[in-house]
Amino acid sequence: MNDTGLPLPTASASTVVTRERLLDVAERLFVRHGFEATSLRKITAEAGANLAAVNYHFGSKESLVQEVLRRRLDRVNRERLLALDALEKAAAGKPLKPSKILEAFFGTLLRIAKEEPQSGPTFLKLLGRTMTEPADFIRAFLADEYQHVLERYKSALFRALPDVPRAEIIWRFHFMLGATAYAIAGTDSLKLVTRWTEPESAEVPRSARKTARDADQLSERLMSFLIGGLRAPLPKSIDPPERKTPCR
Amino acid sequence: MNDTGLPLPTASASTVVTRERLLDVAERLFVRHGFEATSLRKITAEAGANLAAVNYHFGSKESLVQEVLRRRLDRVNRERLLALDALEKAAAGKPLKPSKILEAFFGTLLRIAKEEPQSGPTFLKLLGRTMTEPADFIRAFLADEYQHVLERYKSALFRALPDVPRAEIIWRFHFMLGATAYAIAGTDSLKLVTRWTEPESAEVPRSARKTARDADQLSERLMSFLIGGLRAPLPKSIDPPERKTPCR
DNA sequence: GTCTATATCATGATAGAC
DNA sequence: GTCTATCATGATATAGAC
Repeated sequence: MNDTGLPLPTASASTVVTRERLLDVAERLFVRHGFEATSLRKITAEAGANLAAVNYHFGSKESLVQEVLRRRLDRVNRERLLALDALEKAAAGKPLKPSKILEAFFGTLLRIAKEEPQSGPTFLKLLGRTMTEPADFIRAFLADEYQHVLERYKSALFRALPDVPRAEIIWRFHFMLGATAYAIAGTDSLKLVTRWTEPESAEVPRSARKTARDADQLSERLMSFLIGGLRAPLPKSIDPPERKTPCR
Repeated sequence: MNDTGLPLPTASASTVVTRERLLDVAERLFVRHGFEATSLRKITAEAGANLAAVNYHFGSKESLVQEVLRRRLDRVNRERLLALDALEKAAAGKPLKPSKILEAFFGTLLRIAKEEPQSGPTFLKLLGRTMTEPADFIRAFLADEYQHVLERYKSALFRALPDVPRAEIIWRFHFMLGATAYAIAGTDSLKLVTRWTEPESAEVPRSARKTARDADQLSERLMSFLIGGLRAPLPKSIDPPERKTPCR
């Protein structure tokens, strides 16, 4: 209750709109051209805002980048933790199936991306781009904010695969992150893939709801690949004492 | 033989040295901070050369980037083609083993990187960084120069896995490229990995020859993972008519 | 809260002396 | 081939009007 009777909500609503528009535009440009190559001029121009708007709303370009990331990643990682909680509760102390763990980690991501056909693909590309970004402040941000999620999943995998050397699990988790990030990242990578595809396979450009199907297929394809990689026979020369060859 | 008796070789040798030094320094900085974030000023300063040197020797920053890439990638892709030639010649018309194809593609890369303990790791990181770089001129450069190598390997995989849908093979090749690029790219990613590793696993920083062992282990670990992923069971919903489940 | 105008600086590139 | 000096441009950030 304010004593002026002025429509405060209207003013702040307009503010929110501008702020959100900046985030949306910035995200899209970051995905397309990278963080470094995207200037505040391009962002504010395309958002129909003033050049000073970013600094007013976020304080700096770095803060804008972090906000763009946080807006997406907070939810994903929150749900990742919830999914793991649910798995462990259901297992009641018994070790989890590795495929369930991967599903909770990577499946959660892909499911969230699929929910919004608009921003989903953009978000996936943003994440892929971010994971391969060299800028120090981005790497530090990711480590500070989301390290603990990786730690919990790492521990879960250790318990799920007790006779696989821990170093091996860590490496394979790393490989899986890479396959996911890269598969997801590239605008042009996808062009590359479709260019490879023979006409017989008829991979014509995306229609409205074809996108959702694409996401489904990507998810299934990726999960199959990841599980295959995680459970592959260990290399011969590694850790001879105990070896687990779950497959073949 | 020149009629002045002046030491021509010395002058041109000095040129070569400067040129090469610029390439070396640029490569290192590109790996560390990315292409965009690395200015000509930093490069020339660190190389002990004049600011104008890059433009004199290469014409532009873009050309410098391309030269840095070409210097490394030409050899890798030449040897990749030779390795595939040798495989196909030895097979005499019969389809190749998928693992042999992966070995020729990814193994060649890792072997070359291992040969030079000095520049090898840098080169690997450069490649990983490059594959995830958004800049258009870099993507175009890679496509123009090395697309045909991917095409040949793609075809080889098609023949090696005749009852796996081609689209599936292409996706999995893509996943494999991603796992490799990412595994290889990160300075800080590696810091992440070692931070994860428990003290028991005793992954202390690199000594002189520990690097070579690390490269060996990375190679074996990566190849195991890739083969596991390539040969994983196909996702249920994909292409029901013919399915190949090489493993399990 | 938003915009105009501007400050301050770093970038890639070039011209011309040596 | 290398240097100095300089250019035009575009970057982030800020001060102050409205």
